Amino acid sequence: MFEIKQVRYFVAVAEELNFRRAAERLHITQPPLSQNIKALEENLGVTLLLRDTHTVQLTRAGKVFLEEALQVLAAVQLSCSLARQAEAGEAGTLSIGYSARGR
Amino acid sequence: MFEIKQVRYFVAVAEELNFRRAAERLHITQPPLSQNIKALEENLGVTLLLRDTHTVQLTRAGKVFLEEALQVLAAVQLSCSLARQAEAGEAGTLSIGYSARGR
DNA sequence: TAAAAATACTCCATAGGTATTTTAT
DNA sequence: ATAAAATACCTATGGAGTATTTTTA
Repeated sequence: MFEIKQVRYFVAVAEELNFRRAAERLHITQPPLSQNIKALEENLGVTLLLRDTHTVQLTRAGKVFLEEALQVLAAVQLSCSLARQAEAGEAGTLSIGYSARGR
Repeated sequence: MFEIKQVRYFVAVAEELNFRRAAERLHITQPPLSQNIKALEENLGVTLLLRDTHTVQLTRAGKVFLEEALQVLAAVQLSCSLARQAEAGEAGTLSIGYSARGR
């Protein structure tokens, strides 16, 4: 199974459509980024990006996966927030955020 | 940030309420499982489980996180399925599953 | 020939395993 | 004395980095 890190890496590339810039944004170098994207694609058994030395573009599956990837990251964020909130407000639900859900 | 692997590990422990059995179910040994749960808790800054040598129980935050963890895993699964479906049915949407969403 | 991604290679950090200790019943 | 989780320690794999190659525009 893929890892959350790879989902973040993919989102960066999908948004930048450029490995070098995406790597900068992620504060890593380009080779490990390429490797992670490749590993993600192999893991899924799906081609997400078409690399043509001077252009990177999303495949149809890549576009679909991008949407879902954002949902995964949102779910991860929500899980953190709610767990922290639950521990903090042990006494009861306070005046904070919630909702967040229901797509 | 935590990793999906750790979320799976946590779900196993939360469901078994026993590290050794959870480790077996995950096909790993108990020490790395303990380490991963500890790392997850440190990462979140939240205590998810109360260990009392003979009993493991979920804290309130742990219960909340368990629900969210299952949502994260579901989102991950969905992302895989939809990406594969998109690549397979390049031509159009076929006779397969979908729905899955809307909690 | 310039710019981008892929590949090769190296090194260190981390992950998991085995063995052991601690704790409580 | 038993059963469970934590800790210590070791090894091996994997991750990211640097350097280089490949490709095409």
